[in-house]
Amino acid sequence: MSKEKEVTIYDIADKLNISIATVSRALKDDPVVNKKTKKKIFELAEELGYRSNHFARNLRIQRTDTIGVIVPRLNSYFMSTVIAGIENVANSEGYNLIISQSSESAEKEKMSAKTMFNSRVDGLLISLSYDTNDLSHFEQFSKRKIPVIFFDRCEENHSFSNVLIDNKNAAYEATKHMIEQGCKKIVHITASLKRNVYVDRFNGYRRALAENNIDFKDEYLIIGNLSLEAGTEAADAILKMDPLPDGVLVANDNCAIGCMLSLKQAGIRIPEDIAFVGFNNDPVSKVIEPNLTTINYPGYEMGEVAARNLINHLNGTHSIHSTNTIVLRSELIIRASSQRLSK
Amino acid sequence: MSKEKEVTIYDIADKLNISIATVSRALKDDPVVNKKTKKKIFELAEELGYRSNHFARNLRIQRTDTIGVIVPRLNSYFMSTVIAGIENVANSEGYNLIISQSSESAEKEKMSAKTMFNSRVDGLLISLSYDTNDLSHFEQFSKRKIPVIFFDRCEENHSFSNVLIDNKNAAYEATKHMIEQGCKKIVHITASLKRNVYVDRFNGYRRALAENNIDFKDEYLIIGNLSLEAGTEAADAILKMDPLPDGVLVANDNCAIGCMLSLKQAGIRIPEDIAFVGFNNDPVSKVIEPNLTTINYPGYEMGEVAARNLINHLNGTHSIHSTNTIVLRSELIIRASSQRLSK
DNA sequence: TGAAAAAATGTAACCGATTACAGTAATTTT
DNA sequence: AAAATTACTGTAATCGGTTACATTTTTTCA
Repeated sequence: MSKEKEVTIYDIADKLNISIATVSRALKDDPVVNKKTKKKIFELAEELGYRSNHFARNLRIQRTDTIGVIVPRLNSYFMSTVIAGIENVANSEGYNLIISQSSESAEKEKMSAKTMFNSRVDGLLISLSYDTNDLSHFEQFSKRKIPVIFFDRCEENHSFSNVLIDNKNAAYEATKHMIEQGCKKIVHITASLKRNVYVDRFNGYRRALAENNIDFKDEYLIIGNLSLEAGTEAADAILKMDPLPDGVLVANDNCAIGCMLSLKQAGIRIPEDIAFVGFNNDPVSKVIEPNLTTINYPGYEMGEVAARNLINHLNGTHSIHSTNTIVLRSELIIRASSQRLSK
Repeated sequence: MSKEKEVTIYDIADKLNISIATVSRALKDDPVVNKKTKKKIFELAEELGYRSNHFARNLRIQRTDTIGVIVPRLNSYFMSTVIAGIENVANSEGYNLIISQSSESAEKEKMSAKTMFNSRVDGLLISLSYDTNDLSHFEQFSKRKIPVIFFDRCEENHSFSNVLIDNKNAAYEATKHMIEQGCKKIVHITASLKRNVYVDRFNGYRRALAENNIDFKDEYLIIGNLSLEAGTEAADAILKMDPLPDGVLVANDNCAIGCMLSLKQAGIRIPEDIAFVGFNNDPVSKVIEPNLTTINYPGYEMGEVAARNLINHLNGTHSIHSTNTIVLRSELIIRASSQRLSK
C-alpha cells in the first residue's frame, strides 16, 4: 500500500471543471460563490477526503493560528492547571498550542523563545524561569509586533501584558493572619527574589511584620527551589534555630509540605509549636495533617484569562499597544495548620 | 514604528549577487557550496536577522518537525510528568509539540485527532480517554503512514505501538501483598473497564484472589472517574458495606487518598481496619497518613520512551511496520497503609 | 596546453493555497 | 432592446523556500 496522495484544490477544480479560485473561495464559505457551485465543491471535497494545507495557507496569509507557551516546569500542579486553562480557551478559539518548558533555566528559556519565534507563533504566553535576568529574548517578538503575555512569573517594568495575583497583598494577609494567631518569629521560605512573585510576597511579609512592630531577621529568609526536598532542607535549617521560630510562611504548598513532614518527624507540633501557611491551594494541602492554610490561587482561570487576552490582541479586539496588568483575586484559606487560638 | 519586513533568501541572494539556490543550500550547510561563499552567506544572514520560513519549507518538503500529543487530562501529576518526559526528548531532537487534552471525552479526542491530522503532525502520541470505543479516528494516520504511538491507556488489538507497564502483574502483586497482610475482603476502585489499564488491573486483582481461593464479589468493584471526589464517594459506598471490607486496591493514588481521608474521618483505622494500596506513586502518597503503599510507575520515562520511539520511527531507524509493545518496569512500594503484620 | 573530471553556481519548476483584478453571464433599469 | 448593475467565475501573481538538471568555473593530469 503506497502513501495516498494528498487532495488539493487543484484536484477538486479539475474534476468539476472550474477554477481553483472558486474552489478556494467556496471552501472558505465566501458568500460570493454561487450556492449550487459551493455545494458541489463541498460534497466533492468531502468525498475525496480533502484537507486544507496549512503551510500553503500560512505561507500566504502569514498567520499560524498557533500560540507558544513557555513554562518553568510542566509537571507541577499549578502549571499543569494553568496550561489546562490555556488549552481550553485556545482550543475553542481554533488555536493550536506549542508548549515547551524552560526547566528553570534562562538558557533553555532563550532557546525555547527562539524556537517559538522561528515557528512564527502568533503570540506567546510565558512564565519566567527562576534565573531569567533580562528580557532581551522577547525583543524579537515586540519588533515584529507579536504579542507576548506574561503570567504568574512576570517582570513589571516592560511593555508586555501581565496576568497575576496581588502577591504582596496575599503574603501580607497570610502573615498578618499568623501574627494574629500569636506568631512572632516567622520564617519565610521562598525562591529567587529575582522573580516578582517571590519578591512581592517577601515584601508583603515584611510589611505585615513592620506593621506589627516585629523586626525582620535575615536568617528567617530561606531561599531554595521550593521543591519538596527544599522543604526538607529548610526544616533542617529551622531545627537548628534557637529559639525555634513559631511560624513559617512558604511560597508554595509543595515545599511547605516537605518542610512540615520533616518537622513532624522531628517531633514538632503543628500548629502549636510552629504554624504553617503555604501558597497555591494545591490539593495536597488538604491531605497533609494538619491541613495546610494556604493562598487560593486560580491557576485554571489564570490560564484562561491569559489565553483569552492574547487572542483578543490577535483579533484586534484589544489594541496591541494597550499594556495592561490583570490582577486576579486570591484569598487566604484558613485551615488547621495555622489555627492556634481556637485551642 | 511599522512592522519590520521579513528577510528572505531572496534578500540575501540579491545583496551578495548570487542565486537563491546557493543561499538555500548554504543555509542548510550543504557541502556542495564553497566554504567562502557559505561564510559570507551565514554572516549576512546573521546580520540581517534572517529566519527560515517553516511554511515555505514544510510546503515543499512535506514535513513539519512537529509531534502531536493528546492526553485525557493535562493537570494530573502522572500526565504532566509524562509530558515533561516527552518534551525533553522531542525538544532535544528538534521537534515541536502540539498538545491537546480530550478531557476524557471520545468526542473531543476525535476532534483533537482531526486537528492534529490537519496540522500535519509528523507523528502522534496518545493516551486514550475513558470513553473512547473505536479507534477509527486514527485510521487517517495509518493511511498516510503517520506513526501513532499509544502510551499508558492503549488498545491491544491493533497495528500501533504501545508503551505501558504490566498492569495485570502490578495489580496482581499489589493484591497478593494485601492478602499476605491478612486481607480477605478486598474492594477494587477503578475506572472504565473499557481501558486496558483498568481491565488489566482488574484481571490481576482477580487472579490474585483466585489463587488464594477468595471469591470475587461484584459489589467490591467500584467504578468511577478516579478523582479525589470519586474516592470520597467510594468511601460512602464502603461504609455501607456489611461486613466492612478489610482492604482497598485503588487504580490511582489520588482517588485512594480521597477515599482514605473520608474513611479516616468516619473513624476507620488504616491499615488496621482497612488496608490501602494505590497506583502511580504520586508524591501525595508520601504525605497522607499513613503513607500509601503504591505501584511506582515511571511517568517521565514513559514519556521519554514513547517520544524516542516515535522519533526513531520518523527517522527510519525503526521500520514503520514494526509494531511493538514496550513494557516498562513497575514495582510495588510498600508503605504503612498496607502493613498489618508488623504490629 | 587542452581535454576530462570535479566543484560550484544558476535556472526554473514546484509545493498549495490566497486574492487583486479582469472578465463574463445574469438580472435589473431605463 | 440597450445600458447599467449585479452576480459569479477565471487569470495570474504571490508567499519563501527546495531541488533536479543545466551551466559555468576551477582543478587535475596526460
